[in-house]
Amino acid sequence: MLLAVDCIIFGFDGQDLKLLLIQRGFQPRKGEWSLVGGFVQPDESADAAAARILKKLSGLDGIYMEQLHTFSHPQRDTVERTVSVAYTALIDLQKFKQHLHEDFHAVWFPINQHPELIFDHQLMVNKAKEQLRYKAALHPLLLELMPSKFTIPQLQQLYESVYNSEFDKGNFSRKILSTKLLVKLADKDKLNSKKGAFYYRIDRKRYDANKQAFLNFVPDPKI
Amino acid sequence: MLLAVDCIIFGFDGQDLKLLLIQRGFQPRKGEWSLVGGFVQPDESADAAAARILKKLSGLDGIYMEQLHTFSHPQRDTVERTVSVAYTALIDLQKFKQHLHEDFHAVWFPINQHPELIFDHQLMVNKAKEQLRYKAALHPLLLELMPSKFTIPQLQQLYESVYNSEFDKGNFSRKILSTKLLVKLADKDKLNSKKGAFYYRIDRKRYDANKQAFLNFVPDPKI
DNA sequence: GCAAAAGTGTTTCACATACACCCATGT
DNA sequence: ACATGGGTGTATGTGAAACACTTTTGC
Repeated sequence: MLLAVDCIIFGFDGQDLKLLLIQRGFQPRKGEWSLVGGFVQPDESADAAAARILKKLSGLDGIYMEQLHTFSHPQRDTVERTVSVAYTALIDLQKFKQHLHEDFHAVWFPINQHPELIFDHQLMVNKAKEQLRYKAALHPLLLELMPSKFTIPQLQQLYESVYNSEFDKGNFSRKILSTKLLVKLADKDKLNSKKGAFYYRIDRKRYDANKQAFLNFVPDPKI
Repeated sequence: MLLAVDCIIFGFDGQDLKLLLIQRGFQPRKGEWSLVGGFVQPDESADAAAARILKKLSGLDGIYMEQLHTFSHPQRDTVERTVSVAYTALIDLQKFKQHLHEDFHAVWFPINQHPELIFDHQLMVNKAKEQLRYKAALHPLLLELMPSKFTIPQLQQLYESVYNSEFDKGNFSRKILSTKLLVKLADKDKLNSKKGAFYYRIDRKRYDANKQAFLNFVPDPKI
């Protein structure tokens, strides 16, 4: 039996939530699209394999990554029985873009508009999206997707694209700021409005201390 | 490489939260304590293997079970490399007790007072407890542990033993009842008090429809 | 009658929502 | 000046928490 990892890698470019896919350069199913993945080596854990693969792809360390679920249907891989441990990764797309390892033929797709995937990878993506929505409603997780400097309206756009709905800007801003997880910077982003919106950065210390605390980020849908 | 499943089985006897462990009847480490587990067969998924093992042990179908996490450290099993997919199961201890399959040498231990476990099973238990606390704060999950007839104070005892703290009985009762997940029965339990507490049962229809809704079961600790 | 646990009532407070309004600035 | 998006102020309502109180029953 083979053990593999597959990574559902989410990125945000300031507009839309994206998903990183690779076009397989090898058989079987060469040319088709799949998640970034690879086999777990005899001397490493699945966690280590996922970290290794992400590092090779991006050149970056310290990317947010979390085990999602293990997929083990006996016929999930058509060639040989392979169990796959799926991981979700969240990364700031700007940083990533510059370093994408070319060997992978990796492409960012809008989250709701990507090619068909091989094996059970679509199941994995669905589960990852579901879990992202779940977690982001309770934890300040989506900050992991933001660049080092960002505005509150940009962050709101990310939330709105994750939840496919619109939030009140005033309430959103207050809620985010009430966590005290952000530090206001002196300068403004003037690209998206005339008035300009202040930049913020994550207060890493507070963020690391509070990220697993329950915080209510998403408004209740009034039915 | 071998693929195994291990089950963290929680039970509630009306007083304390318990954990089911087995004394190994085979080498290696015969006589030591471990979680209930087994190997995944070539023609089954990990989910199916966990369900099969639990069924064999208990004789029961339809027990609540959920994949917890996959443990894959290369040296986690001292004999041969074995990756284990861990599952959490919640079951009504009264039902279970009667049917425990004797081959397993299974014993219920109080959750905070059990023997040392082999391999990384203690890690699994810790993670399962953590996840149980997390989920039960948001979902009516702990109802899975209750017998077919139970009182609100009994349920409160379960919550209190999961969270190691005491809740206000009035607020607890209102909160649970506000979910509309319980149906009041005509008779009372008079063993635990003179006045007696009404029995309730789960409204299965509503429960199945609402179990993944966000509900706030656990009072915020005021620091 | 009294003790003990079940269950109800009530006050208080925090906070989410909705939405009106003001602010800063590029054109 | 005015349109545009950023940001603040504020009224309203809901619901959690705290805790006093009533109810029921066995002894």
